[in-house]
Amino acid sequence: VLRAAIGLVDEGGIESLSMRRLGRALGVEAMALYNHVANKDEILDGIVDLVLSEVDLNPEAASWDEAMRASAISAHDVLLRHPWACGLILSPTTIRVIPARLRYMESILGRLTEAGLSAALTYHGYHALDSHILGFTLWEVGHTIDAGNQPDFVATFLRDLGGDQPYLAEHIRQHLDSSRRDGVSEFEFALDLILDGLRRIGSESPNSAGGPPEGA
Amino acid sequence: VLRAAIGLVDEGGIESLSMRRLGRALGVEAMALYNHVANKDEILDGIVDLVLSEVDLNPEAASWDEAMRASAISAHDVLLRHPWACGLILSPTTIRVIPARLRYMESILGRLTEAGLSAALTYHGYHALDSHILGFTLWEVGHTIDAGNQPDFVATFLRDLGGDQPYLAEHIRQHLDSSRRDGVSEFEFALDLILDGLRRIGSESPNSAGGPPEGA
DNA sequence: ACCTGAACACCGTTCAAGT
DNA sequence: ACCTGAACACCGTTCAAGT
Repeated sequence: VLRAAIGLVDEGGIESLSMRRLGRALGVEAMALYNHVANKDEILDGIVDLVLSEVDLNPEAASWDEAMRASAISAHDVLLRHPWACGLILSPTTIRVIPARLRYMESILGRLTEAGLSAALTYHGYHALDSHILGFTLWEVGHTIDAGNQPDFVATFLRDLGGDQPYLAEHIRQHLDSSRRDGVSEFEFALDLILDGLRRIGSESPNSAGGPPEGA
Repeated sequence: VLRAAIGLVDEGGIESLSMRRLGRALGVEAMALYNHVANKDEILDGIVDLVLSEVDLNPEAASWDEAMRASAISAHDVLLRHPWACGLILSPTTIRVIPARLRYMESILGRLTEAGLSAALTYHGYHALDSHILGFTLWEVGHTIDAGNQPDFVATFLRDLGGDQPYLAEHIRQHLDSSRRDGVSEFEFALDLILDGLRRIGSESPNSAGGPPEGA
């Protein structure tokens, strides 16, 4: 049922998902879908739920931060495999209550708390981690141009920049020269910045992250 | 011309911007807009450009990281004032070339480079900062419910969580108890994590951030 | 129980026709 | 130079009607 929708969206992008088109892909007359599903939003919720279920929430790891790192990378991988998912999760039009998303939030919060971080540090750490996983990945998806696919676009873009944005032009050239990468992806760099910071604050002064209520 | 569009979107959300409605708001018959603008995408680009122009790119500050912090907070403020803007910037459907966005990217890159950070650290630091500013803010916009406006939604949601997600329920309660905040916003917490990390790596080993090509 | 056709209220966009 | 009406190819959704 929903698998067809995922297939359609995976190859055509999110804007190619319409009830009529989905119906055609299933060999059925489009309005027949309303017998199996309440409305289009329910389909969107469903495919996001399915995708998020692919994330490995309980990787084997020696410490809480290594486990956090592994599950964050797993989530990042999954979201890159379905580039439309981030946008759907973060799209501010509706608040979606998606089971797999709740399990995922709970997993992060639980790991931070059980690691012995203070309530304040858990509170802020959760925001930093979750927003990085979803936000960075969406950023990445939006800024990644298949350079091999349209090299002239990049070339003319670089020329248009002219001398006005020399630093930006240089940055783009660094992206193009991706042969010399050493495996530390952009995603993991900022992730480690966050994890390092949490570890440091947590060990230095376990109850002074500043900010939110102490909670329970 | 575009100001009308911003006004419309600011109060009705992005989905209330249609050529027909925008025409009506201007007392004109909708297709007349095509005399002043190529298509709807040009309108979207235009309003994003106008909004991003409000960001203060050159705040007075004693050091590069304080300047970075100030302009990031300025951007965050602007984006919260126009909650639809983040989604438009990060929406992966089209790559938008928006002058104010280019100036903004250039500003971050320039500041990092001129601070003496290595090419590698600038490269990664830029990704971390830009994705945090846009990604976190979009995350924030999507997850912020006007608790005062619909307290029952939160209440029933908390009940539905039941015992399955105790940590998540606790986290939401912390959000509701916002009276004891001390001014360190969620946005600034992760921002400082990133800036602290960049400062530390930059001073410890100025040329070993690991990763990207050394560039120029 | 499941599907279909016709219909409604919307979209973005084009284009010949008006002033 | 600017606007309009009619039209085209789409949307999501409803509902009476079919099997």
